[in-house]
Amino acid sequence: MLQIQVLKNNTEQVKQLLQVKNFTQLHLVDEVIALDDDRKKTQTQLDELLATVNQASKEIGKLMAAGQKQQAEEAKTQVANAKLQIEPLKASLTELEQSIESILFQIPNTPTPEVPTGKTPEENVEVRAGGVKPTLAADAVPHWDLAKKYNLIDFELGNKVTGSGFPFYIGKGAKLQRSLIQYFLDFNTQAGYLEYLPPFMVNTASAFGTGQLPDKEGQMYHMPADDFYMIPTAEVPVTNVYRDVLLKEAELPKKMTAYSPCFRREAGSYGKDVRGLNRLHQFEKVEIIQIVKPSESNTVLLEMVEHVEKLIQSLELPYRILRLCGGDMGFASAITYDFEVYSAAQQKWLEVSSVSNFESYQANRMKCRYKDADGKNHLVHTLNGSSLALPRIMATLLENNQHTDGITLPKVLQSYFGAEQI
RNA sequence: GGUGAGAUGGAUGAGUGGCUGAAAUCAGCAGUUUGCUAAACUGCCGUACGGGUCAAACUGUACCGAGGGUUCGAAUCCCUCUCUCACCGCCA
Repeated sequence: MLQIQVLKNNTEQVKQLLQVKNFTQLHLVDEVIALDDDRKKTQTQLDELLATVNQASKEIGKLMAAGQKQQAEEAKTQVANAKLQIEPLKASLTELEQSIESILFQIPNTPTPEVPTGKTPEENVEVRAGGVKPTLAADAVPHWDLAKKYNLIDFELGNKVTGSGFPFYIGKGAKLQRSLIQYFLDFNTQAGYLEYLPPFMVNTASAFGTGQLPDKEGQMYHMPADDFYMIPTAEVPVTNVYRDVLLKEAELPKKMTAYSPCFRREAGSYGKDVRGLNRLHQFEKVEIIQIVKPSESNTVLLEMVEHVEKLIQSLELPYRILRLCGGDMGFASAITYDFEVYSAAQQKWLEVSSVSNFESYQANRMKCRYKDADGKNHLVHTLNGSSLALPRIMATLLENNQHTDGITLPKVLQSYFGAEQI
């Protein structure tokens, strides 16, 4: 969530920026500022009363010790009177704090100045593109047909055992998946990211920390017996490693990478976009995450974009990088770059990575701070990105590299896969 | 699943009703000493929200796993919950 101080000090600027994100409930900003002023007044009053009670309690102790029982009793009635005022003040303070928090939860992160205005994905801005779109033979087929032809993935079997969107990868399909994970993790750790293999379920505190709750509750699988959520991305467990942590400046930046399956209910999405590997309820992904000083997050974002770009280039896939417009960005993000690869048989761009700077929005929720050289505490900035999401990479690799007699793998994968082609 | 023990500041760990926001030790920071390093010595060293200030100093309140309760007063007593550890059972 945004810091109330920022809302207060830059009210008009914040409102303007929020409009870039198509956030229209600007009255919430004024409301929360007014509530916070109330909160301060209430707290000052309450603190003063509590101070008199504390003072009186000490007096009573002394009076009792001195044997002056009657005066002690008088002081006690004074305390009792003060307490009558304290109770309602406490109640309204709690109420104010809750209202403030619930409003702050409803206000999305402000976009950075580079973020283009716009409402739909069509208004995203292409930053650059690379690679060459292959020319396929006339009989080229989409990946779901290739998956069947070479016995790589069985969608129907997944339907039977679990439900749609939970495919089985089999034989060379499973091995290719495993090779990709291994390659991605190696690529990331070589760039200085520390590998984590996180829990695949998280508790509610963690889901709040990274912002999945309360706004995206319906997107996650929930295990009511234990009140756990299946993770929709490794970002959730890995970023929460530093929830409620006060770091030393010298410890930053923290660079982490993690493989995990991702579980998404994808409620309300049907139709043509969900065919094959394009949209699944369970898929695999390797994520990169950084926790950095605020002054460095802009540079680090670009560094992460370049990192992902190199990874895609090494797979020899045609790609483009988009800077998302305000309307297409996530709630907690300040700026997001999407990576898409061109799936030649489907003749479609497929999103395979999304790299975002959350600035202090997640950090404020998670209370992740660092102590600077002067001993002052500041919120960190958090960033994350996919490096990479597996299914659409696999779909594109299969489609773009198909020949009549097989599917050639890019060089970097051959040693991992143990063969040059499928 | 059963039984028992526990949860205190960055860490270890004292503290059973007022003198405790919290001993001591370690770690950390600053300085003195020192040919360098090490050692020794001195000082500082929790967080949040307020007041105050240009900024400090200073100052109020809250916080000893979480939430309630008893009391003039709670880290300390009572209740509930969560988590951790140990042993047993089960098990990849």
